[in-house]
Amino acid sequence: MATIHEVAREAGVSSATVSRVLTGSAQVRAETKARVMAAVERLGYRPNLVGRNLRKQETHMILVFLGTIVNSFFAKVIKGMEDVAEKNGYHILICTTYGERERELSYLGMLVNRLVDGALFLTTALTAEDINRLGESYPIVQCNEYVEGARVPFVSIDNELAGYAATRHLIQSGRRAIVHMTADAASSTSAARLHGYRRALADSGIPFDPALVLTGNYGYRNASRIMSAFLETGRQVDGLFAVSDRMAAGAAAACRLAGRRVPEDVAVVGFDNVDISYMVEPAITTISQSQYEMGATGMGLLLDRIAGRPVPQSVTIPHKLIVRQSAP
Amino acid sequence: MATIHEVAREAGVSSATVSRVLTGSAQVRAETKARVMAAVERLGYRPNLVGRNLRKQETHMILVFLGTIVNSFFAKVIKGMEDVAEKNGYHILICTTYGERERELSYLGMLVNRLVDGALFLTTALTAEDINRLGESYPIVQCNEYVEGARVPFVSIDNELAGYAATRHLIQSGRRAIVHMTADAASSTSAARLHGYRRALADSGIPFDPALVLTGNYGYRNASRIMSAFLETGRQVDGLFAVSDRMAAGAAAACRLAGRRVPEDVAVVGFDNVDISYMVEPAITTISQSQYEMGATGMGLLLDRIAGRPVPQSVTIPHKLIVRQSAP
DNA sequence: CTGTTAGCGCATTCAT
DNA sequence: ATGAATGCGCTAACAG
Repeated sequence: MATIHEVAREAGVSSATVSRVLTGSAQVRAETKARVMAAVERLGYRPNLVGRNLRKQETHMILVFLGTIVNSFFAKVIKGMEDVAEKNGYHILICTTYGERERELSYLGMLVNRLVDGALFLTTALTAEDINRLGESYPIVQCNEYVEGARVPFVSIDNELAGYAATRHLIQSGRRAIVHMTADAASSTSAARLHGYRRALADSGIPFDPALVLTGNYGYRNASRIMSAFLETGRQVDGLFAVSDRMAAGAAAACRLAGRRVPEDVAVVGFDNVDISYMVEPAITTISQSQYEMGATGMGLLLDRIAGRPVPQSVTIPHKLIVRQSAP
Repeated sequence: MATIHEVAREAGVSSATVSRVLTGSAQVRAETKARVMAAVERLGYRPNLVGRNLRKQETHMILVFLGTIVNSFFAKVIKGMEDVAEKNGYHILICTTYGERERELSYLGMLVNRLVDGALFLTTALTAEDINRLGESYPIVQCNEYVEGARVPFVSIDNELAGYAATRHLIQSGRRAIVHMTADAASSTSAARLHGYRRALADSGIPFDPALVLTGNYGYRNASRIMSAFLETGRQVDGLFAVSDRMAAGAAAACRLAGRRVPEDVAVVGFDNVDISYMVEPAITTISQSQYEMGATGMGLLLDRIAGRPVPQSVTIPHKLIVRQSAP
């Protein structure tokens, strides 16, 4: 592998001149430049970015923390991140953490060890303390989820309002006994959606019944099992709002299995508008977020932070209700 | 940020000694080691891996090329890769290429520029020529998909045999007019499955009808549209084998929309055993691959190659038929 | 416009 | 067992 010095020798110039030609960091006479380029070509030279990174004390790489690839919700978020990163000469590096704090800390070593210039959290098992400690020394931004008490910028939709809208939609179609399927109490998004659910009930004079709040883990099968168990208790239910489309789909399947028609007997609203929401029968009414925009905005905040530009504490992006057959 | 020299000064030793303690590359007196560790602790020292990488001419990072995160099939493959990588002190870096050759070439710069030690392709838009040129200079392994004519190691299931098994299953339940939904003719997996389909037909004396081979793009909606169009032609069909579960689900939905019962009128077999295969109604009979094993094996091959150990040209891993309601 | 010099942070000779 | 010196490949500061 050729080095910059070999190119310099081949072109009859100094390595500094080669560097100037390649980075465009200074004016070089056209004729010299041509000689250098010819030498680069002849030797098939490619700069060693590790050397450059060491010298410049930056890597132009961004670490993205993802819980798991299974969730297609994040695909578009990441696309948004990538596009913005790319446009600014950065590459992203996705790491999957499976919700394990240890794994996250291991990958964070890359930040601490200067292998990446910043980190973007989509989900995290870190505590606010962890994040604040790191956030003081390194550029960090949270996307979608957000850890209570963490003082690093974040971008998300207004989950409380979205939860309100979802519940309100059910109420307006005449539902009164509305089950809420939530997940992980530590999740900021779930917590906010639950608040929205409660506020919508309150606004319509429907008393809140804790027994109607079912807690699962975002998964299809899990939701299905939980809903079946709930139905067996014989409790009243004519509506359901779940914090994920997978849960909504699982719960709807459980309803049908128990002989309840969807949406006639139980109307179902999900969240995220992922592909399964229209692949199941009936298609799921859901809340759509602009995932691309969320990712793009998050990356924008991070790059601003890296460049030392001022960054807002949080950015809220829009969402909307998508009405399908499961809750017309 | 403390450097190794500051630690050395703090501990009253040379930087070489600090390096020895930290890397364990040579014996150091216990007492000296303790002094160094104490200094590391006091200063909160973390080695700059960029410096180390430059010095050692390796980064212990592996680039994984993924078409898109949307496909949950790859989630477990990647988990397998990660576990093996981690066990050997490597990190993986996932990049999404969206099937764009330009994007791939851009990311391959990281390989050429020594930012990563090797690359693992899950899908690629590169030509065999591209791959062979790179494969001569850099460690590359293909996983799942494989480019015809590429002389780099690859790991996959026996797709021809799997296609045969899927089709055979339909034939054994009495189906004779079996549609095959395939995708991307350039895909090695699709091509092999088509071969398996044809061989199964031949073995049962069913003539091959090119009109029964429908080409889509792996997607649900696309498959649904294609199948609807096919049904409108009024052609006979009592079985369907698709190269992805999403296509199978989409085609099944189209059948029901057209008043055909699944599996009574049309039995459906998919491929990959991804989550949607059991989330739709009826659940899809499919071919299951050990994705984890595929990823783990692929990473194993790559690390062997990097370490200069001998590597087989290809590894075939097992698959099996999962029978569900769509084709009992 | 170009060359010389220096140093990013580290691991590895070669001495001792 | 330890220190001094060297260089991985590159860019930036300073001369000229």
